[in-house]
Amino acid sequence: MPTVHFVKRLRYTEGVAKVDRRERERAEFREEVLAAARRIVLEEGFNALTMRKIADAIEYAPGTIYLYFESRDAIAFELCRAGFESFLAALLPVKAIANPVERLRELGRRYLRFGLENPETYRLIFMEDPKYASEAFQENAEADDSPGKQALALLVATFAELRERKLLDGDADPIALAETTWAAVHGVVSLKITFEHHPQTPSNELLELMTDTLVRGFLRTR
Amino acid sequence: MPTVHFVKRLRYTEGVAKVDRRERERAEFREEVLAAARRIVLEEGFNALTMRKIADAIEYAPGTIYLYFESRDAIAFELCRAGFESFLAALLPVKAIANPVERLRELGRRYLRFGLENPETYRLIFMEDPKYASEAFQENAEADDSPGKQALALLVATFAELRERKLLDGDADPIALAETTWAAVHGVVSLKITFEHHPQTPSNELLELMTDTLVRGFLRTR
DNA sequence: GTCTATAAATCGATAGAC
DNA sequence: GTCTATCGATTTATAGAC
Repeated sequence: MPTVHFVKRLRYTEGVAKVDRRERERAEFREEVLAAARRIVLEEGFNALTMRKIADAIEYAPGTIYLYFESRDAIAFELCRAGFESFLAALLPVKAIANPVERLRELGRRYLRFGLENPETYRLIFMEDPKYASEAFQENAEADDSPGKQALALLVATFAELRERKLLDGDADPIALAETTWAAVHGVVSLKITFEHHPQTPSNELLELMTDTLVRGFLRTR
Repeated sequence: MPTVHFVKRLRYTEGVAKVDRRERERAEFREEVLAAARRIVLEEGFNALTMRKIADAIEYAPGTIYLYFESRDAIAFELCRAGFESFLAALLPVKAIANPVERLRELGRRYLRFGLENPETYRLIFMEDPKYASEAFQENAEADDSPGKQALALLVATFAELRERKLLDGDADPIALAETTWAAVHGVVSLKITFEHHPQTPSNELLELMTDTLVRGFLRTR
């Protein structure tokens, strides 16, 4: 009886290990596909993302990808989902900054840096047809813990803190102020991603000028 | 001799009239194509713009369109060219406003209105792959009288005027200030076009808050 | 698990009948 | 000037051999 029990446990453990290895290899293949997909979107745009190009890039047959992803749409969705996650990860460190004004400035800088370093991801989640992005953003769900919503909440919380400390001029809604700031920084990033020669002002200079101007406009004291 | 001369003139006049009518009908057909193309871009996005869909919409055979447009690219380019023209036309009336600050505010309002009323055109010229747009914008040419460049010049001139009147705080470049403003308003418009539920603040409120904040930040006096 | 082969659809653009 | 018919290429996705 104890022996049988032992054998059973051993087999069970082996089974788990085997499943683990398979899932790991499966995850590795999926990551290879996604990495290739990101390169293609970066170099040729989203509508050039085809199963065949991915297959060529990872040196597999087109059909093989369908064993790991249900469809092209599923790959696009996963790019968005992972995109929002790394976007949030790029912004989160600002939580360590105590001064809300300085936190605001650093949020802008990190936002810009993420957009310029990951233009393909940025375009996918913030500029393209929101068919895939809005689902990954959980735009329609009431849950507010999606990475996208957490990133926005970071900005709203900073303005709420500014208001609590009576630093804001006027009585504007923190959400409206956060969305204004978001739109302003998004404008800088998205123009740079779309156009090669405009704006001609370097992005970081443009962002600093934007942030300085907004902060001067928002705050009670100059 | 005079008769011959008369006949010649008559024939010549007839010929011109006939050519005129043909060119008019040709222009009408082209406009029908472009109108259908705009509807398709609006409803299904730019990469859903196909010759077959246009042909279905105007109830002609696909091949017929090739008698009026060289290719699909030629249609896309013409959409951009006409887009920049109507964009400039939407902004030009602000020249009548003497007060540069008020002109700035009205520029923002007209920019926003154009974007929301012509989202397909706005997306095409300012958000999509600039393959067609940059040519229509004459981004690379030194000529500065393209509609797109004229629109940008309108904004730069306003900031130059503000600087001349010593109304600006600091010594920022009019071009940098203009590009900052452009980016800010573009952020409001493009976010609204891309997302359905974000920003949740109504566009016109968001724009007024943005403009108020920027103006407060730009100007020497509160 | 990966391959080859292919179905089924859709695309841009052209040829030729009328 | 418009049509039908079609070429040739490309796509997603699947079926079946190995």
